[in-house]
Amino acid sequence: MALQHAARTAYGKDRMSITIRDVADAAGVSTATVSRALRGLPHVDPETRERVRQVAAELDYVVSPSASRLASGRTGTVAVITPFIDRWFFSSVLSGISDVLQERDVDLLVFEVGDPGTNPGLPPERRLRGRVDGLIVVTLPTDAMRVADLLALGLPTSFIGTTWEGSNSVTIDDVSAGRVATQHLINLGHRHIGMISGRPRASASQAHRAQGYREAMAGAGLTPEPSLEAYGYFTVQGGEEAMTALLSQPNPPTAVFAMSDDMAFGAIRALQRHGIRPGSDIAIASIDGHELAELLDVTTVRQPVVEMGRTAAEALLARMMDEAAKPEEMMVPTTLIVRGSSVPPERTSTAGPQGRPT
Amino acid sequence: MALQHAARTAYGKDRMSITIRDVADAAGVSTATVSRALRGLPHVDPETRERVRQVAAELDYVVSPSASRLASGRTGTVAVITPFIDRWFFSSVLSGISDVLQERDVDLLVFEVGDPGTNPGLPPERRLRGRVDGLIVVTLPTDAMRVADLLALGLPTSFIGTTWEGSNSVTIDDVSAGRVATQHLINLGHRHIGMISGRPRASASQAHRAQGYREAMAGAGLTPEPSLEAYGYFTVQGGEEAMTALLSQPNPPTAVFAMSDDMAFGAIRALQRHGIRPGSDIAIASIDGHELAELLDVTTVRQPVVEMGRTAAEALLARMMDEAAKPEEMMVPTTLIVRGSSVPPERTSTAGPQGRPT
DNA sequence: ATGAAAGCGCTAACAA
DNA sequence: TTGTTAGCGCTTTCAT
Repeated sequence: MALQHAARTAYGKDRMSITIRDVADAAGVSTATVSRALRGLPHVDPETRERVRQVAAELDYVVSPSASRLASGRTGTVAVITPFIDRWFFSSVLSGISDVLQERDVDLLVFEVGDPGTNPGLPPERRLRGRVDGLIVVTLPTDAMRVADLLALGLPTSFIGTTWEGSNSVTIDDVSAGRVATQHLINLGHRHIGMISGRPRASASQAHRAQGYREAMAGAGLTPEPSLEAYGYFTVQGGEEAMTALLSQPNPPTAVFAMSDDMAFGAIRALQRHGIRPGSDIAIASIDGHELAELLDVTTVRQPVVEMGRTAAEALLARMMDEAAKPEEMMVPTTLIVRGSSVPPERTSTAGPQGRPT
Repeated sequence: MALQHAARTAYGKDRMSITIRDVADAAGVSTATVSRALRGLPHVDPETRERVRQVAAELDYVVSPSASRLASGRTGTVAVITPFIDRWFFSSVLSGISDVLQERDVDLLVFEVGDPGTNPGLPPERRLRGRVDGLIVVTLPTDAMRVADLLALGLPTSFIGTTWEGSNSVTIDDVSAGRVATQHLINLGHRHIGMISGRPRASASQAHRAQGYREAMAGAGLTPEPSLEAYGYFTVQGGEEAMTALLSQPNPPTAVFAMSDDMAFGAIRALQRHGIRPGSDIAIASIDGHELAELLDVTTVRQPVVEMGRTAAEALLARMMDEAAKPEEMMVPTTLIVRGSSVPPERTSTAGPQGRPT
């Protein structure tokens, strides 16, 4: 029954594929009608539409994306700009995004741009022109210039982890997250509380978490000591080094707030290496909700990461469909999850066991 | 100096962008010459080429991908088909792939297809036609049918984690990995060794790891006991449940080979919950080289995952450039990394401490 | 070495 | 409701 018009050889670029012409001919209509019918546009006789669909299915026709894109000016694809793809936070966000994009049949293009410091191949901005209809930017720390370039593309954009005036964004309340984690340590009875933060020139999100820490401290009448703050660069190793530094202080903290789970993991390793028991000797609380935080028994303020990806993607699609849609700044809730890494102080407060290796 | 031909308004689809025509006019040549010059094709006067380049740069011209694709039939993009994005192995592989693709200015399209069991939206095969010039398939466990569909697209393809006759592939020697991990436990003096494998209907890779386990056992004159094998589904939780099951055996193992680090992590948690010390009470060795394996002190056979992604991408690109390039089956080396989770048996062998919670 | 011209396969007015 | 007709912006013979 199927009248195969074009030959389909197995390999090579010269494989002739079925075009809208073939479908039009086989269905006895014009290509315009096929186009309308298949895309579900109005003003098509239901019968005609059905017939076209049948024929298209029989011929196993698939629209040529390049042709469709060229003619329509739409690409049906969204780019995600992310510093990393192989770290928990980012891969989780990506997964959430991928989820909703795939549901809606939108292509997902990934651009991994590395740490804000690093300079990757081309600035993505030139690589994006004409390729995508929308952008999702994942926590590009205060690299304002580059962000401005991206926005100059004039595409609908969603931010994750940062807010941006006039664009969609999905964030957690970082101030609150920092405050909650710190307050939890305070409530446990700790008064000598250190902090492992990210990097010197911080992102807004990092600054907010620090602010939350200070607010909680101030609220308890405590003064954060600069000597009890260290940078962990959001990595396990960085966290370990930061904790090691804190332990070498004359008067080490009895508790530490780490801005990310990875850094908390590193901190815990440092403790173990010093023969200090996490929790009972020195308490740790962090932010993230990393899958392995449960395993490592780390108290953390969980952020719904996959969900954040989903939400950002949905908001973006809404904006892409309807240019008039107002950009939203969405703040999603976090949850404190208390585990074994945070318990009341045991020792005679301040001076924990020091340098007792293994 | 720059003679801006087309207006560039900030937003909207009606933004007129600079086309090859503009560049041609400004440079006083034909569009064909511009095309050749910019793409580095031969038969262009060096002077002309330089002038065209200048003009293009001044005008900030960027080729329209859709137009170029339609005219040339090439898309300059590669799709990665992966069951997951947000798990260590997969996100690491993706990162490696992204790396080399970005270097070569090739777009990366990601398709997350979920567990082999699950059925995602559209079969990717129809969604891929005309969109990409090459495919990277990441460990799609024996879902042979679907793979056949993909290959029917007639595109150069690289496999990661699986071999496929006639295609590029990057794998580790799974038999060897399983054997090495098991042999290590044997060398430690263990004789009662269990195994946590993936799932019932296994992938080739899983089968090979199991084979390695059996080979090592046989080589030591040991008989693998079916009651000491459990499925962990490659997840932390699955690993925990599997270990729990093993512990409830009348005669639990003194050592366990887990096919993935995640499952080993779960197994360790199970041990902890039972008040059993990993390493000294029951030894664990696994395969992967997960970043956190160091933290958790897990002995593992490391596979160079990011590198595997890079290699697969490079092989694919080579094949895309030169159709004649022979498909290669690349096997990359693994490394046993011994850590605290595997030490010689302590107790009077077989019966470890049981059910002593916390 | 360069240019002219014919598409690539589709979409989007505009007619009918 | 459907068809006709221009393109979309490039690449690629084929001439020159």
